[in-house]
Order: sequence, then structure tokens, then C-alpha cells
Amino acid sequence: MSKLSFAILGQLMRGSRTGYDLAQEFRDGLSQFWHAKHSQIYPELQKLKDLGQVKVSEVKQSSRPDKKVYNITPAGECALLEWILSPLPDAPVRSELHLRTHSIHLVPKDQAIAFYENELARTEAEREGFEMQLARLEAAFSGIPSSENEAFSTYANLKFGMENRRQVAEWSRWLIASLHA
Amino acid sequence: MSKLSFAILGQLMRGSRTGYDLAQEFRDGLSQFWHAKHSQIYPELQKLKDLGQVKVSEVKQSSRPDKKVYNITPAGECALLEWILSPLPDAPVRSELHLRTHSIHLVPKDQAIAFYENELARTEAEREGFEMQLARLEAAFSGIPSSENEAFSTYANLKFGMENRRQVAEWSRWLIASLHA
DNA sequence: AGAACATATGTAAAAATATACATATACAAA
DNA sequence: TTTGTATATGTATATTTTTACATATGTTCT
Repeated sequence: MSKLSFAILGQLMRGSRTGYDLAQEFRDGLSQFWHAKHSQIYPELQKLKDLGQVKVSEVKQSSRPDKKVYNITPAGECALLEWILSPLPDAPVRSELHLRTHSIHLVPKDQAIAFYENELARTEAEREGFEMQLARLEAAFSGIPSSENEAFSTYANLKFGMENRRQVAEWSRWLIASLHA
Repeated sequence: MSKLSFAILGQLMRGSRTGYDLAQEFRDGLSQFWHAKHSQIYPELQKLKDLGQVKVSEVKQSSRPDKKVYNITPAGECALLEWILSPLPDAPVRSELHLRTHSIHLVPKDQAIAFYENELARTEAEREGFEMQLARLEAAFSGIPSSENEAFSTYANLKFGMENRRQVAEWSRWLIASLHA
């Protein structure tokens, strides 16, 4: 069972989805912490079906192409719950931004400043996105959702995303100032 | 040219290295922002040699197995400098911690708390590691290294690591408190 | 009528990464 | 003396991920 399997099961635990739905979620909101293209999702759903962790029902549509709706099975639910709190392996980090920063002393300062100003703008935009989503969730639940609700999990990750972008932005500003000096 | 190529060139820009040296650096300090095993490094060095971006010299040793010492060439240096400030593609994030958090509402609270207490301890240990390395660098340079020095780049990434672990730790504490409530 | 676009599902091939297999030297510890 | 560890370099296989190929329906816009 790959990590992608659990990513898919986690989504199916929140309701029925097609491969297409999942691909969109991985491209949008879910992309904060996991990514997958449809070319990876469709075969993975097949594997999960073969393992009996999801079941599929074909739905005829008139106004659109027919679709395959997937649901998690009790076996899938069991596997997911067992995975969530199992020992977390330390994942190899790969950050191209910091790989570049590792050699930043080699380039002209003014160009480096422009580069990080650009990154800073991107980071701030992302932070604002998280803040808006957080505000929407808080409005919908009149505060922080209770921890049994799936909205709590979403809230926790949005909060992380916001705080993280704030940290990255602060560091970028420090770096820009240091390059100016 | 893969990202690993640039990771290797960035290291070679700081001095001669063998494949073995690189593997150790990727396992240790460099692992903060890039990872690679020796099984990936040796073939990549061969590719870089074929491209004329590194050159190799075999060094006979008596007390240890003979080794191959790699150096960056002017062509390699040129490729590296061009890459550093080129448009940064938005890399797909994959965080298993947050993938799990996305489903945290499904598991018993006490077990979830124990899980994040454990992660918090790990994060704090990492933060202390970064703090010590930062303090050592500051001591060696009597403050922050100047931005033309390679130690500045190292400093910037260490600082990021420290601030990042601080942020992750704060979030973990919030999450633990929220699960207690 | 034709083009673009969202929906919908797949496969093929390439690239990147991880795990395992494989060998060899020298030193230190038990 | 054998066992373990650090040094040193490779290959083979499997898995994961990305990019590209491939097709089809129905709606909306021009």
C-alpha cells in the first residue's frame, strides 16, 4: 500500500468520488500536502479495487460521459485508520528553493533580490489564500470545528499552511534585507 | 539536466568531492533540502562527466580504497549559475504528516495526542540542532557571514530550518491543545 | 458550423528515486 | 581470529512520479 493509496482512501472516507474528482482535488486544495495526476490515480484505484479496499459503481450520465463512482469499503477504512497513527518515517525533503539558496552567494545581489522579491509575492498570495479559506471555515462553523468533525482536520492543515507561509515570507524578507546590506 | 545534477554541481562549487563524500553530505547536512543515495549519485556523476560539467581524477590511497575525486568545470559552473535564478517551477509538495492530519478526526484523541507529542519532540530536537549549527557559524564568523561568502548561503538555510521547526512546533502544540479540549 | 472547454477514463513511455545486491580495503574492538 | 565499522564504488531491480499519447461526450461561445 503506497502513500497515494492512503491519500485516496482518506478522500473516499469523506464521501464518494470518481477518479476525475480525485484528480481535481489533488490539483487544488489537497495539493497543499499531496499531489497526484490522473495517470497515477486511475491505476491506483484499480489496485485498491483488486485489494477490496474500494468498491466501484458505474453511473450512466446523459449530459456528460458516464463515470465510475468509488466508495471505501470496511477493509479500506480499517487499513486507513491503522495507517494514520503508525510510526511516521522521516521523509526525504526536496526543496528546490533552498537548493538554490545554498548557492546564492555565487550570483549578483540585485538579481538575487529580484528573485526573492518574486518568491515573497508568491508566498504572500498563498498565505492570503489560506487565510481566506480559514475565515470561510470559521464562519461556517462559528469558530474552530470540533475535533471529531472532518472540518477540524481541514482546519488544522489550513492553519498550518497559513503559519508556514507567514514564516517563509518573514525569512524571505530577512534574506532580501541581508542581500541589500 | 536534473535537479540532482545542480545539487551535485552546487556542492562541487564548494570544492572537490568524491561520490562517497557527496552521499554523506546528502545524508547529513544537505538533507535539510535535498536527498540522494549513492546509487543515484554515482550514475549522475558519470552523466555530468559525459556532459563535460565535471572532471574526475583518480587518487591512489594506501590506507583506504582508491577514490575518484570530482571537480566542477567552467561549463558546469556556467550551467549552475544560470540555473540558480531561473524561474522556479512550483514543486509538488508531499507531506505525509499533513496527509495523516487530514484524517486525524477519525482516530481516538488520546492516541492522536501521543502521536503529535512524539512529533513535537522530534521537531524540537531538530530545531535545537539547527540552533547549535547556527551558533557555531556565528561564532566562526563573528556574526552573520557576508553575502559573498558561501557560509552566508549555509547560514540562510540553517536559519530557515530553525524558524521552520519553530513554526511546526508551535502548530503541533496548538493541535495537541485542541485535541485535549 | 466550428472551436474551445469541462467532463470523463484510460495507456505508454520516460524519468526520478528507493531498495537491494555486490565487491574490496583497512582498522579497531571483542 | 572473527566481527563490526568506515571507506570506497558500482549495478540491478522495483517503485513512484511525470509527461505524453489517446479517445469520447456534451455544452458554450463565436
